[in-house]
Amino acid sequence: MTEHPMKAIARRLDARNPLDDDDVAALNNVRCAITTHPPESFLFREADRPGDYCSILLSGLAFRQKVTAHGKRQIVAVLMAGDFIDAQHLFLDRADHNLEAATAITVAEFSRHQFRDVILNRPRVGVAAWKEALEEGAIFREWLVTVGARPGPVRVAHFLCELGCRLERAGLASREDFIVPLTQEQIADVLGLTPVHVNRVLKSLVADGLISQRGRSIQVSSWERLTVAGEFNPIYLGPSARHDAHRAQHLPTSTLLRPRGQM
Amino acid sequence: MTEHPMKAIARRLDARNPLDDDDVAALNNVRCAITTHPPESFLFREADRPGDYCSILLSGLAFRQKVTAHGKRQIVAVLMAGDFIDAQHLFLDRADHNLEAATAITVAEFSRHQFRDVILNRPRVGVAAWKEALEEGAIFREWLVTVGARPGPVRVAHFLCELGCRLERAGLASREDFIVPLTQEQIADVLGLTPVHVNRVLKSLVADGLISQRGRSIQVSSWERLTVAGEFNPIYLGPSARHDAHRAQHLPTSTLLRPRGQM
DNA sequence: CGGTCGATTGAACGCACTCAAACGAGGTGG
DNA sequence: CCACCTCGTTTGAGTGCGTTCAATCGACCG
Repeated sequence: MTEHPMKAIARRLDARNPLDDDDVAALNNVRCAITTHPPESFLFREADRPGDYCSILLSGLAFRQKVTAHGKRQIVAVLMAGDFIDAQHLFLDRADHNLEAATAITVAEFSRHQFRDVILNRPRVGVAAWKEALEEGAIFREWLVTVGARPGPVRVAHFLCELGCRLERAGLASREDFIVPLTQEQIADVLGLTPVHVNRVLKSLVADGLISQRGRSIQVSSWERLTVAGEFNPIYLGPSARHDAHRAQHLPTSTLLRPRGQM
Repeated sequence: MTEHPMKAIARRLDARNPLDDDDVAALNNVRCAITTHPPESFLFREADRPGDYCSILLSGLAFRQKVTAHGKRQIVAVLMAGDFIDAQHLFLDRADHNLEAATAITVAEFSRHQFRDVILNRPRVGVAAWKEALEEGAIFREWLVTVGARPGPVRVAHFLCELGCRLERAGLASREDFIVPLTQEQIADVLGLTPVHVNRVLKSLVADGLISQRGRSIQVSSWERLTVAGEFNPIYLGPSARHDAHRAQHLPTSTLLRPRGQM
C-alpha cells in the first residue's frame, strides 16, 4: 500500500493503450483514497445512485451479483486486483447490480468527475478505458455461452481456465497453480449450478487427473487437457498484455508505471 | 432510406446525451454508406479482424452468437433498429463472436477511424457512446441472470418483456403488440433451452392468458401479469428515453435530430 | 470443547432434454 | 392449379442431467 493508488490505474490503462507522461500526470492529479472492506460487504447495490467516486480493486476478490425475485443469486462477474469496479457509474447514474466483496478487499477510490474528465479529454486515456470496458463485455458474452450452452463439467473447467488465465495475466498467480477464494456455493452461483453439483464435478475433475486441490488452491495437472475439457479459447480475453518488448518503447521514461521490483 | 444515415447515429447518441450543432456537424462529416444483408448472413465472425467501418442497424433484426466446441449455439444479444452493431471494434481488433442477420437487414456503415476520432475528441459524443456501450453491458448482466438463475417459463416471459420494452423504446412497436422475427429455435438459443421446450412454454403462456400469438406476432394480454411472470424490472435498460419535455431544451435548433413526421 | 460454516456423500425427484412423428404454411416446379 | 418439398411449429413418450432434501464430515474459531 506504499504505492500511490493512482499508479495502479495508470499501469492498468497503460497496459491497454500506452500513455504518455502528460496522461500519467493528469491521472496523478485525480483526487483519490484507499478504503478497505470486509468479506461479504457490499460496495453498492442495485438501484443505488453511485457516489462521486470511481474505483479499482487493489487486492482481494469481489464479484458482481444480482438476485432474482425468487431469491436465486447469479454472480455475473468476478473481479481481481487491477479490475475496475464501477466504470459503469462514470456514465450511468443507477447501479443495475450488487457489488460484493468475496474476501477482504482494498480499493482505490478516485473522483468520478475528475477521472471522467481525463477519459473524455485525453484520447490515449480514453482509448485505454474503452478497451477496458469492451473487454469486460467480451467476458460477459463468453459467460453467457458457458451458462447457457455448456454442460456442468465443461462450465466448471472453463471457469477454472478463465480464472487461472486472468490471475496469471494480472501477475497474481500461475495459471497452473492458483487459489480460488470462492466457496463452492459462490462458484455454483457463477455457473448456474447447485453447490452440490459443483462439488461432484470438481471431484470428478480430480478423479480424472485434470486438477488437484489443496483447500481452495487448485493445481492444474495438464493445462492442455483442462482447456479441452473446458472448451477454453482465451481469444475473448483480448491479447495477452505480455508484450514487454513492444511496450517498452512506449513507456514514459519515468519509472512510474513499472510494477515494483520488475526490470 | 431517404434519410442521411448519419442522422440515425446522431439521433441515437443525442437520446443518450444531448449533442450540440457542432457535434452533429462533426458526425455528418463522417464518411458512410448503406448496405443490405439477407437473413442468415454473417456481418463478421469470431476471430475476424474487423474492417475499417463501424455500423448501426437501420432496419431488421440481428443477433450476436457464439458456437461451442460441442456445436451448441448461444445467442448473446439481439439487435434492433438503432442499435450499434460493432462498437467493440472501434477499440478492439478481434471479433469475439459472430454477428448474424435474423431477417433481411439494412445497415449504415461509417468510417471507423473517423467515428472514433469524433468520440475521442468531442466529449458530448463520447459520453453518449459510453452510455450506449455501458447499457449494453447491463443487458448482458441481466441475460446472465435469466439464463443462469431463472426457470424456463420465467426466461421466456422475461425475454418477451425485454423485447417488447426495447421495441417500444426504439419506436418500432408497442410493448403490448409486437412481432418477434425469430424462430423458436433461435429463441431457445437465446434462453439456453431447447426449441421443443420453448414451444411448450409459449403455449402455456397462451393457455394462462398472459399472451396470444398470431404467427410470430405477440399480443400481451396483461403487461402487468407478464412482468410478474418474467420477474421483469426494466431498471437495467436505463432510463426510458421518453423525456421529450426535458430533452427539447437540449435539442439543437436544427430539425436534424427529430424523427421525421414527429412534432 | 461446542458452534458454525463449508465440503462431501447418498438417495430420490423433476425440469428440461432427446427422439420421433405429425402437422401446417409458404414456395416452387410441373 | 395442384403436387410436392421444405422449414418451422406442435405434440407425445421416455430419458437423464442436475436438483432437492438430508445427513455426515472436517476445519477453523471463539
